[in-house]
Amino acid sequence: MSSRTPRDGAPTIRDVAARAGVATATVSNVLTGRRSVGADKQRLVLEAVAALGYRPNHLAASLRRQQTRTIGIVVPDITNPFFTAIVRRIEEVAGAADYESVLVDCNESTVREGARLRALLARMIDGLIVAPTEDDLAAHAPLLPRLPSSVLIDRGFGTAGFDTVAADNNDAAWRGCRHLLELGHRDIALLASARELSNIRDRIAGYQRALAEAGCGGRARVVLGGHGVESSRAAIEQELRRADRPTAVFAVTYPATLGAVKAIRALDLACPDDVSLLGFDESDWMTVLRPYVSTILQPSELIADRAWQLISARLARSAAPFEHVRLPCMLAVRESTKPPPADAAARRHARRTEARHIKGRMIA
Amino acid sequence: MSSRTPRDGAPTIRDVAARAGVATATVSNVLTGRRSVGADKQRLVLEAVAALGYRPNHLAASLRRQQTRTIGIVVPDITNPFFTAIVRRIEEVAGAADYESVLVDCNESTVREGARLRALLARMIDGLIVAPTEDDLAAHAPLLPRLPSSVLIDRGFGTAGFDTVAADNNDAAWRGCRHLLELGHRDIALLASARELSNIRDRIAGYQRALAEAGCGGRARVVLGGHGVESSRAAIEQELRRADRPTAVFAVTYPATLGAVKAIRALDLACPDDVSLLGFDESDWMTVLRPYVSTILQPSELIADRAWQLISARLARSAAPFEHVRLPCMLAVRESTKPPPADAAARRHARRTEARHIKGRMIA
DNA sequence: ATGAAAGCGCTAACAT
DNA sequence: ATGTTAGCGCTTTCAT
Repeated sequence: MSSRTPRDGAPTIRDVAARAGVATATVSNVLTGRRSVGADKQRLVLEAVAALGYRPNHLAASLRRQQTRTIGIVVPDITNPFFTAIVRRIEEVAGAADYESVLVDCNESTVREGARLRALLARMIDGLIVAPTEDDLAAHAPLLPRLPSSVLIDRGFGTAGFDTVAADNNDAAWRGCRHLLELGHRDIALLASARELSNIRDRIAGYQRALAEAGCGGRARVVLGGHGVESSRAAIEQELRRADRPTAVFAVTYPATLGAVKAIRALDLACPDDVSLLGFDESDWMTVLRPYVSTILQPSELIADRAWQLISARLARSAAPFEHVRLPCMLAVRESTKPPPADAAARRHARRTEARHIKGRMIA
Repeated sequence: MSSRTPRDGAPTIRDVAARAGVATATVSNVLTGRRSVGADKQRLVLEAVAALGYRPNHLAASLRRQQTRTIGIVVPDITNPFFTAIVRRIEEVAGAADYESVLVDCNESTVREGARLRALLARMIDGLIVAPTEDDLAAHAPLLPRLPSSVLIDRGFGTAGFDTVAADNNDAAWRGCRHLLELGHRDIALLASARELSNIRDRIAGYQRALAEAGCGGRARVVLGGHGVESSRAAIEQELRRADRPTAVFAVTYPATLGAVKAIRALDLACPDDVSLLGFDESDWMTVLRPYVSTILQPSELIADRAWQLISARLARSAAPFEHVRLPCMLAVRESTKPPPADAAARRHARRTEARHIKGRMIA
């Protein structure tokens, strides 16, 4: 039953036409509704379709019309709930407009991204929504001139020749950092993935801006942990092992957030008593974590909606100038961000002074 | 740059043939390597391809050859790491065999599944790996006769006319339940999704079998929480609110596991002191949960490998009898399963006896 | 309103 | 080894 060639012996439009006693064009017109057909023939065609169980071959139609009514959605990591949310939403709205979407997961590998992008293009998709693994699309240079209408999301913000949509990362990081500063933190480590991504650069910049405004410009501590949970954990764990460890960690990606939680657990630090944690993005699991992790929420639905809106316009052959859309994030203050344990530097200073004191006395 | 019709003005095989001064067939033969071509022409063709930046149109080739070298992977919930792991693995091994895979997420909706399945079929995929939303494929009856070679994973085990691959769910649940029984639990609630799925039915059966073998056949408590985290939470929370609440919860799906954790948290029960928890599948977040959740691990990689292996054979036109493959799970005992607080029933009984005693004395 | 026929870009069968 | 040609199943002129 299932070891058959695909569509083997499946009826074609000619079979339908023959059975209905009409021309293939008429069948096509009935089915697509592009031209009006007499009620009688209409009925005949529909009957034949039903009798034969005819299903149009979308491949053939696509080849003829030079469009597939399909968009590609390319994300670097399907495991990241931020991307999952976006993908689900795009599929929903695209589906409502009768566009099929094919999802491609690159596993944060630019090589894989290139390979799957090529496969996508060879299949003649009409549009592309992509969160590129790298900001700079140079790695895919040979593909670029053949790319269909594309919008870049999350990463590569502002790239010329594309509509781009992203969270307002600079502002989000600024607000996150402000929140920690207002709680009294001065030693705030930023755990990010890699400086090469525009979204990460923006987050770093927002963090530094907040620090500078608070007169702590020199105290920025940017820790780069890569895209993985484990590499992030290792990076921040090292930072937390230092004598002058930060009193707060601001993890600015989803895997970094989990990595930071792991590091704090591994070192058996109390959160938020020993160290505060502010994360980025959200997992359902956070709600059962104690403390419930404070985090930055990106407007994933809005990003998806806007991305579809833009691609949709291009599919309709709009020649409007390229847009670059920033959408605001939300800061969700929960339980993992509290004032620092008492100013750590002051405490160290006090201890040192006391030591000198004792020493002095002993000498005296 | 990006507002162009897909492949607009892209060179075709005829352009290449013209430029190289050869026949289109020769170009095709050079590129596909299906027939040998003289070294000179070969060079000419390759040069023309490079000069023009020619990329074959896979759509046209697919139409002509009546095969797309594409398989569909259909899963009910891309958010579930069990499926994510399978998808990633299949894409990897299929890619190695030069098959593209298109991923479809149904969000546990049979309607959506039908719609996207139809879209997939119209695009003439060569094979299908599907974890169906419903065990009984009757909902898709009209599609069935036109399905390409398909293998069912996770659900619909043993369905005639398909190769099927699944974890040994009965055994897994049996072992999980045994583990709890050995710890001394007698009141074990099973939190499952829905009885309509073969995998769930198997898990329920395994649980009941273990109970029966331990002479507790009458104490089975099966709680159905649906596919969502919230619905699962609500269902098990109600059970945990009862005076005779279970001393252990065995959640047998991924969302049920999270739901159970949530319920335990919500009721402020201590785990494993008040109630033990055994889960199914795994999330990276579990490692940072206290207690670290004991769980059943499905062999997702093996399932993926086996599924590809089977579909791969069918693609090669094997007519071997359909196989039904069960793969063993692993029980990972961590921190959330401990002996019960002291036998609850005994305690209740003791209290009641004492009360009667007092009462009696007062009367006396 | 309907039919006949050309052709989307490729591959395979048939020539040579 | 290479060229010629006939389609794959549709849509879309161009007739009528």
